[in-house]
Amino acid sequence: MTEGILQRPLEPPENAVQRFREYLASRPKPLRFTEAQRQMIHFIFSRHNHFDAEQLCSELDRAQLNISRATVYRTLNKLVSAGLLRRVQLGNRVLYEHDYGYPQHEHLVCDHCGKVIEFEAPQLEAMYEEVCRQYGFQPSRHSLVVRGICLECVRSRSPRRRLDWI
Amino acid sequence: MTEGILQRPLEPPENAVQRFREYLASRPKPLRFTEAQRQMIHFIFSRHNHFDAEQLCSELDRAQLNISRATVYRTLNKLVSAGLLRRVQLGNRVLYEHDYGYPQHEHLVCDHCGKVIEFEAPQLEAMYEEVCRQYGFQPSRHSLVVRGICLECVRSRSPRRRLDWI
DNA sequence: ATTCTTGCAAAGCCTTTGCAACTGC
DNA sequence: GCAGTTGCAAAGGCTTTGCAAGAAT
Repeated sequence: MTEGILQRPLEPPENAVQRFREYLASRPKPLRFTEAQRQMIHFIFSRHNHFDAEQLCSELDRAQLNISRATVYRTLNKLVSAGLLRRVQLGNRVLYEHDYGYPQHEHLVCDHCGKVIEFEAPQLEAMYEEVCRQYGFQPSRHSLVVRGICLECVRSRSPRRRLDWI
Repeated sequence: MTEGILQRPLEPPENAVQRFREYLASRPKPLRFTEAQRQMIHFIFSRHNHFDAEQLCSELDRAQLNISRATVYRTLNKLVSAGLLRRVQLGNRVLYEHDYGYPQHEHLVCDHCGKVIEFEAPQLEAMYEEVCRQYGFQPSRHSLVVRGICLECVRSRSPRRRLDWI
């Protein structure tokens, strides 16, 4: 459903764990590293895909990792703050993707099947830089989402497929 | 809070009404045009700004137009289907903006005050066209959102300002 | 020991929906 | 008069939160 990988070597989960511990320790009031967090990071960083919170909950369940919904949500927020995950809004869905060790990229999103394709667009920043200068606007990040129909969905011409993914 | 206008003449509300009636009539099962809908269209198309559903509800209240929340939501959906409004996701907020008679444009969004600045980027489509071809992806629309801090917020350096707009 | 984290259930927020009364065509 | 629209309140998703019990430092 949601995939699409820029061909980069995966950061090993241990590196992500390490970085997360540094983040926790560096806080004004240091936070604690727990077993649930370690399991979540290992689970998330041993694959590279887009996922939403509910998906993650059920996959963790299936993997016999008993982590409550509340903890999943709380940990996801911390992972975003730590810079390990990025929260991306693709269509109407909020998805998470790797941030740590992963380059800036944009998204093609299929309105039929929800598939996500990543691509890099290095010229993009230059394109809006001028406008920002003009307005005295200090850009910090951007997101380009292109919606449409992916090859497979065009081919299988399935007009009765669920369109409410996005 | 949310503004930013590409300098174009405003379509008069009557045109929007007209177009909406055509949309309603053109449906397989024709829909009805009601007083509540007329009031909403006049209200929305006599200004050009970004707004969310809740904002619109309270402004309609303030204008003494008694339209229920349910009707506001239902009518907004129809206006989007009719191509009069566009639903845009800016940061974490879902906003509506004029679509009918308004050119494609991108957004700068201030993370401090929520201000929205519109700009045109005609080169953008060419930029992702090549990637789409590569993947056999048929693009239908796109959205480029640049987040950062606007001039006024940089100047007033108000680090205690609410950051949870977006 | 202290203080953060967890799990649960409850509450929040935004949006949709079922139903009876109403209204456009 | 039929069929779509409205208002109300209730229900739906998804996410956050209060609290008591448990765990990390």
